[in-house]
Amino acid sequence: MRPYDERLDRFLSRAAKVFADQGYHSTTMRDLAAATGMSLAGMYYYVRGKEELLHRIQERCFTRVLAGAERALEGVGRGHADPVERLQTFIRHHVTFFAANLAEMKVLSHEANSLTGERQRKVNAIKRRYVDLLEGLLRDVAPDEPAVERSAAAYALFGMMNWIYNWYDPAGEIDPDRLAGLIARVFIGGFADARSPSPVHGG
Amino acid sequence: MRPYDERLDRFLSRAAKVFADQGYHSTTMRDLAAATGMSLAGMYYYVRGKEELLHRIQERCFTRVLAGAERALEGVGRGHADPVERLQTFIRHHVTFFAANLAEMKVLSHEANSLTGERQRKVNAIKRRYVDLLEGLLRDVAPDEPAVERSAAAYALFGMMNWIYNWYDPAGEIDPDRLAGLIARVFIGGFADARSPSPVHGG
DNA sequence: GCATAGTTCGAACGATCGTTCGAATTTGGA
DNA sequence: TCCAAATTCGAACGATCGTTCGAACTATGC
Repeated sequence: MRPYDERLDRFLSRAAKVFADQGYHSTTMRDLAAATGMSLAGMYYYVRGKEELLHRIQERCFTRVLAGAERALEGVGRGHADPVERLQTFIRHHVTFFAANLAEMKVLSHEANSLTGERQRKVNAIKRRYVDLLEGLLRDVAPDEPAVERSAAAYALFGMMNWIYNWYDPAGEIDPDRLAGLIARVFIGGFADARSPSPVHGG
Repeated sequence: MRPYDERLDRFLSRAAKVFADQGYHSTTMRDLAAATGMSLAGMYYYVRGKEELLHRIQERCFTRVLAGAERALEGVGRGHADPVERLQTFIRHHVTFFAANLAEMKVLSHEANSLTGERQRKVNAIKRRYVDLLEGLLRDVAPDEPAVERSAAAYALFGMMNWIYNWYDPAGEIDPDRLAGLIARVFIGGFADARSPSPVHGG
C-alpha cells in the first residue's frame, strides 16, 4: 500500500473516532486537525471537504461490514445449512464487527442522515443491499410470516444491534461474543422459534 | 392554562418537529423562527437559548413517557398480575407512545448526548428511573438470568423500540398496535419464555 | 546538485451562527 | 381613556465555521 493511502487510512480512522465522540455536526475541522496532528489546510490535501470525509468513513465501514457478512455466510451456504444457523451467523458477525469497530459503526448508525444528495444516495444503496441480505435470511427462517411483520422484525433486529453504540462499554463485564449470543438467542427465540400465535392477530 | 404556557407549549412542539427533521445541531434559530412564525429575537422571550430549548423538549417528553408507563402498570399491579403481562404492558405503552409522539421521541433518542453539563445530568436522572423500571420488570420475569445478561437485554429491548424513529412510517402498512405486539412477542418469546439454555454459556 | 512532483501549512476570506439590546407594539385592568 | 406590564421584533455584534490560496518544505530520480 502506498504511503499516501496509509496516511489517508489513518486519517479516516482518527477522524471517525472524533466524529463518534463529539458527533459529526459539532466536530470542527480544527478539532480534526488537532486530533490527527495535521494542519487545518493540510487535511484538504486528502479530502475535498468535511462532508466527503464523513462519506469516505461511512462507505469504507459499510463496505467492510457487508463484505464480512457475505464472507461469513459462505461458510454456511444456502440450502446446505439450517436457515436458523445462517441467521445466527449473520447476527454474530454484525455484533462482533460492531464491537470491534465501535467508532466507525457509531458514525454509520448515528450519522445516517448527515450526508446529503448524491453521497447520501450512495451510502443508502449499500444499506439497501445489507437490509435485503437480512430480509432474505428472515424469509428462509419464517416463510409463513407476513411480509410486513418480517420487514418490521428486520428493523427491530437492527435496532437491537445498532443501539449498542449508546450503551456498550468494551471494558465492561460482557464481551462481544456473549452479547452476540444473547441478541441471537432473544431474536431467534422470539421470532424464528415462535410457533405460538401472535397475541395481536394470531393464526 | 395561561396563554403564555399555551404559546410556550406550541413553540416546544413545533421546535421538536424541526429538531426531529433536521437534527439539533444543524437546526438554526432562524429555522425555528421560520417554522414557528415567531421572530428570531422573539423566541428568547420564551427560552433562554437553543440548548435550554432542547432541554425543555427532552424533559417534557421524558417525564410524560415515564409517568405514562407508571400509570399503565398500575392496572396490572405487582404481585397481582403475571410478570410477563406487566412487561408486555410496558412494551406496548412505550411503542404506542413512541409512535404517537414520533418527533419528540426522536429528539429524545437521537439527541441524547446533545445536552451538556447540568442539563444533561437532569435528563439522565429521568432516564435512570425509566431504565430501572424496565430492569425491575425483567428481574421479575427472569429471576434466574445473570444480572449482566438482564441489563444487556434491557438495552437490547430499548434498541428495538427506540430504533423506530429510523424507519417507522405512520402512513405505512403496520399500525402502532401491531408493531407493539410484534416487538413484545419477539422479546418476550426470546427472553422470558426461553427455558432452553443459552448457546453460549447455558445452564 | 538540480529539477520536478508530492506534501504541508500560515494566514486570511466570506458566510453564518447564537445571542443581545432597546425600541415598538399589544394587552388588560383601573 | 390611560398607564403599566407583557410581548414582539429589526438590527446589529462578536465568535466561529468550512474553505481557499500561494508559498514553503520534502522526497525522488537523474
